[in-house]
Amino acid sequence: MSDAVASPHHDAGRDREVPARVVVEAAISWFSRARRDLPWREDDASAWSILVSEVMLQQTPVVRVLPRWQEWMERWPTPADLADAATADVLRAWDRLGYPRRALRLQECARAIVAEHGGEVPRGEEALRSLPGIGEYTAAAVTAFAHHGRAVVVDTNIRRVLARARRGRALPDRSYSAAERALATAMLPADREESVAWNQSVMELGALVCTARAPRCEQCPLAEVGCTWYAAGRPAPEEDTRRRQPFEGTDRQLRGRIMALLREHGSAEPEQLAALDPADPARVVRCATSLLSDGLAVRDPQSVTSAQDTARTQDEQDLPALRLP
DNA sequence: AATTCGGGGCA
DNA sequence: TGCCCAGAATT
Repeated sequence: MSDAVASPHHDAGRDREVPARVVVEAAISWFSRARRDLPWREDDASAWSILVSEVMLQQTPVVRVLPRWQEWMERWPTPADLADAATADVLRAWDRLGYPRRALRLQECARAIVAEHGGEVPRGEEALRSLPGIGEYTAAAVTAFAHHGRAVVVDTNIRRVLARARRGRALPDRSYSAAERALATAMLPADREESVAWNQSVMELGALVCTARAPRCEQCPLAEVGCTWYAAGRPAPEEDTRRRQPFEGTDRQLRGRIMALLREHGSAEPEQLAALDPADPARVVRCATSLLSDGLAVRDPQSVTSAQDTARTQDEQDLPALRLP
């Protein structure tokens, strides 16, 4: 950087910062021709169907959500439909989207909407936030995309785009920070309709172009217009010493295997459960207990293996037979 | 602020 | 194999 003037009273970098308006307009223009046709973006998509898509999309890629969402909306098109469903059917329909507690909460959400909001998805982020499984992001997303309201939507895509375009960083902060929220708030257009378009556009930009790995800067509408990170030569991220949680051999994986058993057969005997990890029976007990605690499984009183069966090993006696709730 | 909570596909 | 994905709830 060769700044002509560098004084304590003159921040050259800030002076050359591209106005937010320019970035907003470039993103919206790009979106109008590059947007994906996703079913929950159709004009006739209900607020409930959009809410369902947002919950399914929490930590789950679009391509994997698509088929599940289609089936789900055909089967349970309204909150009342899902509220009346058997929870076991809900968990089976969730299939392998992951984090099955989301399915449980989505049904709780449907029941709350029926009980407290007359079966209609409520308006307002505060009311949405009070629903099970709806956090800061989803409340804002439903407000913007279902109700076409002005809301500060910040997901992993938007965090990354703003980090690069406006902060000159390769990656967002490790956890959603006050600085990121302030930046997103400052970027949000005052006009309601434009704010909706911006939210959609910047999110899509992060998903399709400004990706986490191998960003496609050559086709980015912000590159030449004023992306701080691009202008700085795309500096590499700072060394991340954080170690991500492994998956192989974790409770998460074993819980997933137990849920897969329950989805397929409806129930599981202690022997079946123990066989999932013969080397560590205590882990199986721990995971079965946590699934019971989460309400993802219940004890199966119809089990053919009763608790007083003396043929069972000690570990198996600590394991209840499980079935879907 | 840090952890826990699935699962699959791709570099 | 490591990393990432339209986060929420709990501590």
